[in-house]
Amino acid sequence: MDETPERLAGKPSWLISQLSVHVHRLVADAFSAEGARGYHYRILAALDEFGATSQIRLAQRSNMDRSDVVAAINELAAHGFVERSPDPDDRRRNLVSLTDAGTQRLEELEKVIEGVQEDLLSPLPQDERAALSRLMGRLLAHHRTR
Amino acid sequence: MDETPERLAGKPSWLISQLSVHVHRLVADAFSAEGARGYHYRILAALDEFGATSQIRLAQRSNMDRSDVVAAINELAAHGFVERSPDPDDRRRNLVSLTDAGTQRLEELEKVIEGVQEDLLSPLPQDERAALSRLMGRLLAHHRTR
DNA sequence: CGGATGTCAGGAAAACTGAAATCC
DNA sequence: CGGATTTCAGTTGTCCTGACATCC
Repeated sequence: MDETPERLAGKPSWLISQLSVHVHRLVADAFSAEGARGYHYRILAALDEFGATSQIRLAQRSNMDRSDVVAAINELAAHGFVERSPDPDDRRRNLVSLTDAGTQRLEELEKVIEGVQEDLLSPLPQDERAALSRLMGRLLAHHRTR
Repeated sequence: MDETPERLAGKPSWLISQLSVHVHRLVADAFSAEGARGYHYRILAALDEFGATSQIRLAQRSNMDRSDVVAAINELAAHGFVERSPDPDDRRRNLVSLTDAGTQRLEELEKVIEGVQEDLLSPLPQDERAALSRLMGRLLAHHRTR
């Protein structure tokens, strides 16, 4: 396997984009082995964390496009993981809620994610994993609130 | 804008995948404003760092699929940024080399990347940027050499 | 022959755009 | 009316698979 170019290795943007290729591979493989996609996990996690809500709020919370939420909800609803019901307070909206089967599905997918995390972070000791999480969390918090 | 879920915030895999969404957006926007794609940058950077080589080695070095290298090289060659010539030692191979225009193009794209990096890392002070780079570099080094 | 290389066709998932329909 | 929400149709760039022809 080829080395990482020295001149590029010091550039965090390059590192992140290279790392994200690996992360994408690990996550996509793990999810597809479960018959799932990243969009499914993101929606289930957002529903579990924030509770039932409209699709547009769901899109914001899961960092997805509205139109992609539609398709993902269709797939999740076909498996009985979520339910779509009209919002009595605003008939433009659908209230999307997590079913018991959906909660169980989320637990499965979280195990998948934790497996990927373990594999990904295996070269780092615990304290450095925590440091990495903290730094990334700060970046994410900064760039999400805009 | 919505908050990051507490229960998920401590999971590095979730952080990385969320961060990579932002990184992907920043990089894709910046490149497309220059009429370029990530594949172009990766190939030019690999050529500049390692020198002229075959397409299959180029694929390994830029972490791409060899079939995607074909299309990207076609596009780069159409703009005169790279040249394809038959390898005299092995007629199966093409030797791909960087032209002067390609070197100049790479410099433009590196400025783009540095702008993205600056934007991305703006919430962190210098010492923490270095710490983040070091941690990610170790992860990348571990996962590339497999 | 097996194996490596380049090329082509195409699929899957993610991210996005534009427009229509419906309701506030 | 303008604006918000859902839905649909379609595009782009990335990553990947399978197949084929050519050459070592």
